[in-house]
Amino acid sequence: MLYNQIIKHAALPAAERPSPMHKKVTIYDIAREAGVSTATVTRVVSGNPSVKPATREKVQRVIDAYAYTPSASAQQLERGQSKTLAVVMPEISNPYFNSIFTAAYEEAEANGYSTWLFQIQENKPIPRELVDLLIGRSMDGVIFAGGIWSTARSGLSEALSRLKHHMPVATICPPTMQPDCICIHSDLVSCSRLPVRHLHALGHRRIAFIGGSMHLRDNSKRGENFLEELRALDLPDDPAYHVDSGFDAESGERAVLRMLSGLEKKRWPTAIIAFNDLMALGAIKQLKQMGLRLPDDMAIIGCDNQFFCPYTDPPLTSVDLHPAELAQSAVRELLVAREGTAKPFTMMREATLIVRESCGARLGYQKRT
Amino acid sequence: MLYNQIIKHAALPAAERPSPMHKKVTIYDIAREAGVSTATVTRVVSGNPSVKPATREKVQRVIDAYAYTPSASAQQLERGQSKTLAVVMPEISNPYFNSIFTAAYEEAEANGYSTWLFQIQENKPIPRELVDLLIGRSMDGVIFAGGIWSTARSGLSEALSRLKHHMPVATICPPTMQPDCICIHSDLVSCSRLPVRHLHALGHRRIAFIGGSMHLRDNSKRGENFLEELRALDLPDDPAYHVDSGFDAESGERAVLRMLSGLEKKRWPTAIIAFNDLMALGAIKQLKQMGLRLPDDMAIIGCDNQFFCPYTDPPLTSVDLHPAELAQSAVRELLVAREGTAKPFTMMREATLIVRESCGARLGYQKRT
DNA sequence: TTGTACGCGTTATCAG
DNA sequence: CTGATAACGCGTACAA
Repeated sequence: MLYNQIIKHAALPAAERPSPMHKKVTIYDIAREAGVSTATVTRVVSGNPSVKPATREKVQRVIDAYAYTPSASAQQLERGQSKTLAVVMPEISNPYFNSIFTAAYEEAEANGYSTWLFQIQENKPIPRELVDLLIGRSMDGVIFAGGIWSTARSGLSEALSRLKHHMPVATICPPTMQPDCICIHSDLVSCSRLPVRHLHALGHRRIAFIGGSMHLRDNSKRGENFLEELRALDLPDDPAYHVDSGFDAESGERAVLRMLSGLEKKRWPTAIIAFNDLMALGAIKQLKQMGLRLPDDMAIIGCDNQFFCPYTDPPLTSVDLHPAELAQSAVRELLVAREGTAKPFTMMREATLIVRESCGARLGYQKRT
Repeated sequence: MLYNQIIKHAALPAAERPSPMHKKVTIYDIAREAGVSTATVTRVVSGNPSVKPATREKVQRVIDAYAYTPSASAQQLERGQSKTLAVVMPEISNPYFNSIFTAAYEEAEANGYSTWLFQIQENKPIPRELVDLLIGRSMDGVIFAGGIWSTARSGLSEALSRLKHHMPVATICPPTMQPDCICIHSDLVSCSRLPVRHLHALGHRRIAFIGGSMHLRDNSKRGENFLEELRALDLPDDPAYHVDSGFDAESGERAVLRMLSGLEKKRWPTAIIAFNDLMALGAIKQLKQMGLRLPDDMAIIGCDNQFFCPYTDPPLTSVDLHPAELAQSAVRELLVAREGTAKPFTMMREATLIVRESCGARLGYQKRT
């Protein structure tokens, strides 16, 4: 167990034990101590100009002396808003979602709002307790990111509509139905088209796609778009070139192994598009292990343009979905929606292909057809 | 600009515009509608057994019909606690801090607490507004992670002591002074010792250290420990083998370039210890670019045991600081401290070396001395 | 320029 | 078993 390996010991002599939790100092304490009314204290705190300078100074002195901080709970109760935005998403440890959160946090902060993160499980219904929490803590807006529109999320529209009675809602995820909330997402068509066209232009004809999971709607959508793109270019859409699996590096390894070991060598694809960079990472490892040279024997493209892409060997070409921009827009729209009628709308951002060496493009490489 | 590349359009006909924000439904509404007192509603909500089943059911029906959710602000005001823990750290995008946060989040959730993340700048004073926020929102405890004890953090003890009047405080960071709060950290000695001894055992004699920054105290501490370890082993502690720099992959590239280009080839180290895995990532790239073979011409060890370590080429040996365990302990101790006198103490966790191929150990490689 | 008094939504105490 | 009612800490009319 953990504690076996930990050295733990008291750090202070008993005499220096920390002070007991103070009773909270309230606006009444300040008022009494400064010999004014609570209203005046409020005026001083909020910078109301109609306070005699002498009084102001006197009160301020007491405030400082007592290190008085107004209770946010009481303020919220009074004002009915919390100056806080909620961000709901799976796994903050996933770099894609991390970018979204970080950007939302920064944009909110720049506007004087706090951001509160709630993590939920992908592909499960929105927990009722979460909705209660968001409403109960009077969030001023909420952003859902990730597979929010997944068919597996039963009771989704109930949850959303309940939420919408209390705060503006934004989703960062391609909507399945006509959404009646702010709805921001990247263009999944360009996300598939870009890498396929790039590979095609480089001379590749047998292109495979690994990753994602049919259970999550916008993931399978990615797969569909990929197939459509192949057909549009008259390329073979062999089902053997489309391997479903998870989202992490290990899934990438397994997917490659499964796909290639099931195919005679002459039918092997010459290029692989991975659902995300993590999978590409695993794929690269597996491919090398199988003795393939990259990009000569196999080209590979990832997705998310993560920080490690320039550091794989070879550096990984990747699709950038611009998660930070999506999040920034979401926060802005939420803030606008707060004042005035919320107008539901959809916003779509094109993807961008970041070309590095994993397809040989930089090397002037051209696959012979 | 962003909006140029975005397609934005209204999604719904005017008639289906979302319902206006409802006036909040309160406990009074429920009481009135159910023909009982607010006290009874509270009893039903909190599951108080002393309610006649018939009454309970009647009230519950109204609650469901109105989708009533108690206001957390009001509850907090009444109870004086928020069932929320704050986590204060730099950059959630840094995987090390990410692990800490994620583990804290999970442990808190398992105990019925919410977790609220606040990001602050490394090496800057704790903002007064942050302290106000934590106190104002009546957090039930706070965890500081990262270079919290850095000398550059002016006003630190004032901030901490003010905080300690209101809630238990835990830090995940080696303390510089006698701390009077819960204080949990990894053992920076083992963190330096492990990789140095490992390399020494493999026959390496010229070992270099890259990364960190003298401005951040526990970073420079890492450097010092490294030097001490070298001396203990009678290895050369050439200052040229100790390059200060940043924390990211690019810094790793630069550090390697700077160090090696300043040294005649025969004085080159045979192994490099990087401040963290990110730097190791950059170092690997730079080393390869300079034509070195890894691990034959240069061994390398990182720190943090990040997810990508198994996927570098060669797989990266790394020191695991067990951030998740630290965070878990911090949350537990905080929760204990809440009920009863907070007893300040220090807890230290040994580091662990995760051996992969980047030093050749797995290959039975032994450097000739 | 300042003070009084009420409401915000809950819970808890105390009677009944 | 149930109902008044008093806090909780603050902001804000309304008065003075």
